Amino acid sequence: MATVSRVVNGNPNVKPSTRKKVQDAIDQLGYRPNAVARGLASKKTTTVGVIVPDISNIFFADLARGIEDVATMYKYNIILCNSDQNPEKEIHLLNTLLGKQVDGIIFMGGRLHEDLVREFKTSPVPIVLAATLNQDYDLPAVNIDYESAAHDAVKSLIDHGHKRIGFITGPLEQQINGEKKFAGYRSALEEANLPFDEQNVVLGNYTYDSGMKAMNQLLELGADCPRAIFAGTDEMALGVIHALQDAGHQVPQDFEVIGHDNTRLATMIRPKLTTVVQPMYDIGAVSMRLLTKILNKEEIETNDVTLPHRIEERDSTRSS
Amino acid sequence: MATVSRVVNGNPNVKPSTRKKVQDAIDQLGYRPNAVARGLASKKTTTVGVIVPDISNIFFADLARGIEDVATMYKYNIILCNSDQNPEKEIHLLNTLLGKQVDGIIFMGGRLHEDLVREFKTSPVPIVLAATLNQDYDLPAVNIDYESAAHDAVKSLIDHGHKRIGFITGPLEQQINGEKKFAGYRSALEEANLPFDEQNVVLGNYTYDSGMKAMNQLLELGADCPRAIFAGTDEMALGVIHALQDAGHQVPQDFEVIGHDNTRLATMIRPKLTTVVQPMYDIGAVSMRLLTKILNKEEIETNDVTLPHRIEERDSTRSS
DNA sequence: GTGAAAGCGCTAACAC
DNA sequence: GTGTTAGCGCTTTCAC
Repeated sequence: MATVSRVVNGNPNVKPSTRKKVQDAIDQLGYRPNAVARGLASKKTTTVGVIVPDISNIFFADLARGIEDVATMYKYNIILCNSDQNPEKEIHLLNTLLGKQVDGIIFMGGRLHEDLVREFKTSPVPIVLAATLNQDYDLPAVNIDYESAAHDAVKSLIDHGHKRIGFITGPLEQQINGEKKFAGYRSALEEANLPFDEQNVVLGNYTYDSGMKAMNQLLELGADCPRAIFAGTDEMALGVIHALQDAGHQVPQDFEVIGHDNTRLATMIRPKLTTVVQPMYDIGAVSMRLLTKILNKEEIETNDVTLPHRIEERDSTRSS
Repeated sequence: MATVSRVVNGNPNVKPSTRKKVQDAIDQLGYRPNAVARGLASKKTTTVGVIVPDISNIFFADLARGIEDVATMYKYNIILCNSDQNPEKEIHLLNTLLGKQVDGIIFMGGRLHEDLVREFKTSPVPIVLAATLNQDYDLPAVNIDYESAAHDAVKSLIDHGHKRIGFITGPLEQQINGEKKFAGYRSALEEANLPFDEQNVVLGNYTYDSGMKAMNQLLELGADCPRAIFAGTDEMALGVIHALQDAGHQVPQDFEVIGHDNTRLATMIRPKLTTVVQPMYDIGAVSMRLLTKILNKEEIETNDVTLPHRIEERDSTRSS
């Protein structure tokens, strides 16, 4: 019994000859270790929970792939849950994952409700946030610098001579929009001594349709309509471009637009979309790697890692 | 001990007053049942495995969402694995899932290698195939009728007066392309007494770029180039349309194109894409529902369900 | 209606 | 190097 356990687990304290005998028996009988029993005895399940708003969203799907790839690399499996950003569901999922004795959790979400943070703090297993802001709480997390990314995007538009910059963003309650990206937008304007005008910022909900709608709203400003648009996601940026084209405008000649995320969509439109690249796959991969480090009690430089971003210039902006 | 188990599991054989006492204690202590121990004792984990080629592919992400939603409905969790269609990896994943004592498995893949089928046949838990062809093996599966879908698409093009129809497809080794869609393509031609011409079918690999490339190859046929294209996936269809537009052609005036799947991409292009709708989300949902039926030993009409398809007419084809 | 006890298939001391 | 043993935290008979 114990010896079998040893060979199954690669414990070196087994004589090669017995190891071989055991291995042969295993092969012959088609024996397959029961991971549940193993989990009960060892208190490790080699399974981690992943909570994601919506896996059918291309953005999170990419992230999930990054997570899964490094999970596989470290012999973990993933229990994948969709939260739809619903706070109760988030808490419920967290609890069922903990009940299933996952070794750790990776969480993605728009807004960290404080009840959730409380649960996170008392979790018996480590939790890392992926592409999810952390604010004052000191939870492990991996992100890019959204404020600086937005700043860069807006600045590049300003550098092209624009005085009015449209900003089409997701819900402002989400810190990433309401604080980070918005702050980057404003600071770029300030830096260039440009006035902030509320009518230039329009809310969307991340979707293509909301991007179109937002652009059409901007278009109603007539002569005051900004001729340069920063959209909070690529998908909204596509909507913006099509709204513009449908109205008979040329991109980038009449209007410039810049997106955010660099999803695969960015190259599937004409003109191809200039966009801020947020490395989703990498964020997922790094999050999972960070989690494995915590689980293995490896040395960790910092709990809060910031990945680099950059702007990928394509054809929806005029070349600098 | 046993009584606690009874109240946790909602067993009716408990006096209401004791039930309440137990419940109070549970709440007070923050007791959370250990699903691993429960799984070991009951031989049920309320977890199902999902093997998917690549979750970052919009197509599978949608399917996965359908699966997860009905899984949640029936109180199951999902262990999600990416196979990259690699036969060894598929077998390996199957085995680790079985080791983790999942209650069932949902499998998606392009080609069912016979080693895999053998493993499926001897699996201790039920396996259902989602959007994955079954051929002679009699495994539970849910699909649409790909042959008839392709037939309908090509026929609609023929009805618009085209004599030469381009077919841009994924790898022919995959039964869905090489047998089903291809057969539909040919039968539609035959039905209209149109000759089959090998040069009109071009292979892609499902991606946007491969769609562009395939269309450019077709364009080299010059006067012989088909003016109506059926693309095996929406993403390739987008590539086709852009290749056409880049070459100065008008869609649908000069060329008509029709896609397959009706992913969200279809409405994110100008002209909007006419496409065969394959209800990915539904296929996922129905697969999972089928699995729950098997697990609950419910009455099942048929193991091999075929969901309906239809053509969504948009602007990349001329209106009939 | 409730408790006692066996046992699910492993791991982890601990002896030898 | 290998075997023995005691759990891991539950469910499930089986008595009472």
